[in-house]
Amino acid sequence: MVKPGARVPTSLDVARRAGVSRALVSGVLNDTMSTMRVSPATRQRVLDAAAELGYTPNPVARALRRQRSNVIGFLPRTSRQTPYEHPVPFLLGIHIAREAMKRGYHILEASAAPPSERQSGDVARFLRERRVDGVILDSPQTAIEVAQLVESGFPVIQLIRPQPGPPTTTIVVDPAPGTDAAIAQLVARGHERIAFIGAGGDHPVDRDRLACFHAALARHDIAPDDRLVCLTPDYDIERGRAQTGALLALAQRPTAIFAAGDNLALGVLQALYEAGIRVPDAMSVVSYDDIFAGQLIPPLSSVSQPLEAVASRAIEALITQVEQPDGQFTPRHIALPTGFTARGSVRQVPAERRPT
Amino acid sequence: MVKPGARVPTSLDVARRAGVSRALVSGVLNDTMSTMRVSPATRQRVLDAAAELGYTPNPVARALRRQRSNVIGFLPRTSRQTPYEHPVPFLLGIHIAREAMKRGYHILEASAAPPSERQSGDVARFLRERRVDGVILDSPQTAIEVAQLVESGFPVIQLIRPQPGPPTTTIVVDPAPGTDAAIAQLVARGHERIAFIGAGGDHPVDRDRLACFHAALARHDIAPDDRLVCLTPDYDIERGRAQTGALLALAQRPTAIFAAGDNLALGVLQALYEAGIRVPDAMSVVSYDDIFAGQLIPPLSSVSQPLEAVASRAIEALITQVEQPDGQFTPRHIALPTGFTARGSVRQVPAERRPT
DNA sequence: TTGTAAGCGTTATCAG
DNA sequence: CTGATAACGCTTACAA
Repeated sequence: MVKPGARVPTSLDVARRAGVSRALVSGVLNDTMSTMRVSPATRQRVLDAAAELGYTPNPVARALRRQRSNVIGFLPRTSRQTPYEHPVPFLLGIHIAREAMKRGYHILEASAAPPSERQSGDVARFLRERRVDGVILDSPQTAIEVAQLVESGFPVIQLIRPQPGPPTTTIVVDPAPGTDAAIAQLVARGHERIAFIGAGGDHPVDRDRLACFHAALARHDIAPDDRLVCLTPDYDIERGRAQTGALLALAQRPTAIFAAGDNLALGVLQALYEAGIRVPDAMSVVSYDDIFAGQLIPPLSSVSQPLEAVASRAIEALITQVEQPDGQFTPRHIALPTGFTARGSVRQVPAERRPT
Repeated sequence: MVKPGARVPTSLDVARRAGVSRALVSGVLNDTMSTMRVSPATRQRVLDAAAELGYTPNPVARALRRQRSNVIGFLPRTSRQTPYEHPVPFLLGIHIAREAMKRGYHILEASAAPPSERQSGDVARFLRERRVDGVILDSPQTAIEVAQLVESGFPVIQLIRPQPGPPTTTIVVDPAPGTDAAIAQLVARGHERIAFIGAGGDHPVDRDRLACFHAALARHDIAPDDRLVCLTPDYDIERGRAQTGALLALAQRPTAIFAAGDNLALGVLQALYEAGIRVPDAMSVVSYDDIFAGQLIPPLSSVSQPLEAVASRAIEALITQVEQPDGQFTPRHIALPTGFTARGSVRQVPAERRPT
């Protein structure tokens, strides 16, 4: 407990109290005296003095001396203003902050920059001005912005939807395992007419979800049916509603809907509600993301993305690169598997509705 | 654009290029030369040199010299892990970060600390170790934690649900204006049996919402009816559902429900859906918070809290206090008014259902 | 095994 | 009006 107005102790205070020099204090506390070893007695005296004074090294002075701020820039996929529209990047940001903290780093979100500063190239300037040690990019929009950061000398990690050009470490999620499990459960319960609602963006990640869906179906000898595939421009609630409406208008309705995002799934549920179609009795639903799928009514079976693992690998990779003495590093490309959590939103297809 | 490996320019580089001393550079760039004025020509030369080199002062060195980190600690009401359960504190956090950034400060969220560090008193240590300049507390749980921070010498601001003891500036929201407007609209459309679902916590803020509700009714000569008042332990979806069930079981149902939080209102909507009661045709609903009320189906009329204003006043007050040369300051107590946004969730009471 | 000294980049003070 | 100088607190090479 520090008294009001009490000066916070410095390494000099500790040194004096322990009867040693400041250098010793630094060496003991960082446990990194390469060329010199300290006698156990002295060592203990320093430790005690530091504890008694409640000394902690001033991170600002340390940063200045080490030429490392211990701050990591993070550029989210979308502004933090829209947590409800884009829950995945939002949650990813939370995990990144936690993982960084665990390792003694802090996160500076570049999206917190005032809009006036958000033009292309300004992000690099913003981060350079603040002397961040490295940058994590979630699904950068263009290769140019990535290249700008790399050329500025920052260690850079790309997540989820990397740009292929710039030579950076990338961490992505493999949709296959979770999707396979989801389809396996659906098929095991008699579903064959399974609709897909997903985003049709040009990025491989979006196409991949559909490709995995088709691959999983193929594994069970189910032929793809284009009428059951709905591609939307984005993963939002409204698109989920609209596409579900289209599916319900079909002559032969699906018995299950696979929504490639929790928000889409929420829209699906709303549309089904309004049409008086009960879930899972009259329609099974599976979502992708598993952010709030478990809190919906009914709780949805969902393909889960390993966001925490993505965050932890990202931080780990970046710190390794930052703390590399020379600029040495080789880009790594890591893919982490999805999982699947079964809940109550998939039911056996009633016999009379099974296709002949 | 900085070349890879290029050293980032320092004030010495600028000084050399402009043919002046480092002190001049500092003085010109900070535009704060009290005792000395600079000739326009020299001034311009410095500015030009800085611009040409792309010089920006190193914030780390500046922080060390000024003994001010330009980092503000923020202790949210709830962990950022739960944006969906507690949207208000979450959004408040976003606004705080933006407002801080506008003024050249950064936010360090103490909740990002690993759980191992979250015991009482550890928050103060956490913030002291990082040398934050001041602390903003959203609805602190106990007076003790506030006192600990104040006694540690931090400038402290309390938001929303301040603890009355410690002498800090506080910023709260006055529920009256928005609640009055909401009730006025309900009454104008013929509602008299208006139910209230809210939290019954011991904090004045929670009691205040109910008090304002009753005061607003009284203004229209409507007597309070205890059977229509539901107090729950927390503002969550499930409570909203449950309480609505209880209201629907009443012999004489209300014609409108005032839910003292968006999450409660969401639960109300779910319960009404399941009971087959259409909104607004058979039941009017008004929420409090207006975070996602406008995105629900149907969009709800809602009492809005001025979160952005709270954030901006908080940052302003804190920075004023931080930048005060001597420890001088007088605690201020600011109350900001709620507003009301009318949407389509309130309808005229059908004649046959009006009480006689 | 320990102490000394230099320097990280900035800014404030104080002579010139 | 301008320029040298010291100090912020820490770390690290090097000397003792």
